[in-house]
Amino acid sequence: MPSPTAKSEATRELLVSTALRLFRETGYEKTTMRAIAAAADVSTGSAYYYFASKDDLVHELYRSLQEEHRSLALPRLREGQNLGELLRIVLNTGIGVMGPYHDFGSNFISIAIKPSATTSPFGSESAVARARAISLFRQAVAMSRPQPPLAIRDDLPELLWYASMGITLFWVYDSSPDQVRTRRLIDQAAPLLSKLVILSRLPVVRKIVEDIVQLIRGTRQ
Amino acid sequence: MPSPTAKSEATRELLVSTALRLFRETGYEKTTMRAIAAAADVSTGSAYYYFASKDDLVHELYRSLQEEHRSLALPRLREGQNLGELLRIVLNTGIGVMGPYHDFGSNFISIAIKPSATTSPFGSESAVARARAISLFRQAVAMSRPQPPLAIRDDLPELLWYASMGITLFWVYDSSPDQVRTRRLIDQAAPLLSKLVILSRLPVVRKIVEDIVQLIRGTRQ
DNA sequence: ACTCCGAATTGAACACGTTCGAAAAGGAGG
DNA sequence: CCTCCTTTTCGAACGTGTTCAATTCGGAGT
Repeated sequence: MPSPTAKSEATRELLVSTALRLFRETGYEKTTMRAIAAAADVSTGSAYYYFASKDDLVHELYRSLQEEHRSLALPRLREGQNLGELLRIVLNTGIGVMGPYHDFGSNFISIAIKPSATTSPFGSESAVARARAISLFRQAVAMSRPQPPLAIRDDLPELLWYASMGITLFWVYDSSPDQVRTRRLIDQAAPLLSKLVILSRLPVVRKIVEDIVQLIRGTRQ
Repeated sequence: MPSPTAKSEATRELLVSTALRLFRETGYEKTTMRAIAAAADVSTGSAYYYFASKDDLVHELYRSLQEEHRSLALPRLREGQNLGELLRIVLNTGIGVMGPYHDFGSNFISIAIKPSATTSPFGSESAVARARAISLFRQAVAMSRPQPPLAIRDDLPELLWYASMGITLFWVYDSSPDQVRTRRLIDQAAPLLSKLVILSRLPVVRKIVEDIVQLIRGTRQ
């Protein structure tokens, strides 16, 4: 897309919406690039004019899910709730949004985790998207009463995001109906995480927590 | 492989060793099934007679690495060392073994994480391999002095394995020369984990740790 | 109206993973 | 040596993601 302007933007969006629909309806593997192009009434070559790869379209799904997660979760957060409750809401909303795509969650994760492309939530390329995801947790932390200890307040959102990645991984492997086991996990883990945060005030614990925070910061280069 | 016996076992092994060599030398994507078959002087069809898929050969690599890790790490463990030191050895040995394959670590992880096939370290299919990996940590825990608190001793190896998965993930994304940043991470994280274990003795902490252990046990169905 | 140039589109072609029907190899029993 | 069966091997063929040279489209400048 050399020029930023064009009404062929419509074609692009059509391709995205078509792809996401097919992903939802027929899964990842059955949704071939040819099928997407055909359903959008363009040639396969055209699809590749807008998207470098099939993974690129998955990346589009990733961003779309993230936006939906954000816009659904934010209004549900009430100022003054405790951190555990807020976490529960954020995490449950998250897996709710991903629900329709659970069938190919494996492929999703598998692609998302590749450090190669822009797709990876860890790679530097998608730092923006990641920061946006973390900011949702930052919002939850900011709203929570009582406030988490100052010592970790700044780093807590990122830590919580890591935790949410772990839960997402669990969700991917969760074959229970409607992923009910993941919901149970969230209901247990959310207050637990909250308790851990409170615990970090203890003098003995505090030192170690500071070490951990240092460690995490170190990993950011 | 309907019959367990045959000297065509040799063909199978030849294919494995050829595949691993090509993986090491030319990376994952450039190592095509045709190339493996050709290098082993068989047809592509024959390769598929022994291995259901290319991922299946990656699984073979996974098992091979695990065995090498085990046989290198075990002799390095000295009875009576503290847990932090033992962890450091196990983890560093692990990334040492994986080192030659770092270039396609991304593909490796990406494939390994798929819940579909036998490849996934989380899936039920590779429960055996996973148990074997965890047993290495169990060994380290058993050798460590002082002994970890009884309350968590049984679950600790699995927890440590999870931690090692996280470190492996970091390693995959580590583009520093010789993955030196991962080594630094391990040198810091190992004693930290050890301290966390000690901390779990504290009465206040203990309760939460028990909750966490319950949580983990719950995830095992 | 005409020219021109980049944006957009096309469908054929390529390499790859994988499948498959058929052929070869091997060996046990007569 | 022949027969019959299983194991093993083969290479052509299929469907897929992706690339590319060629073509069409659309609008800016004259």
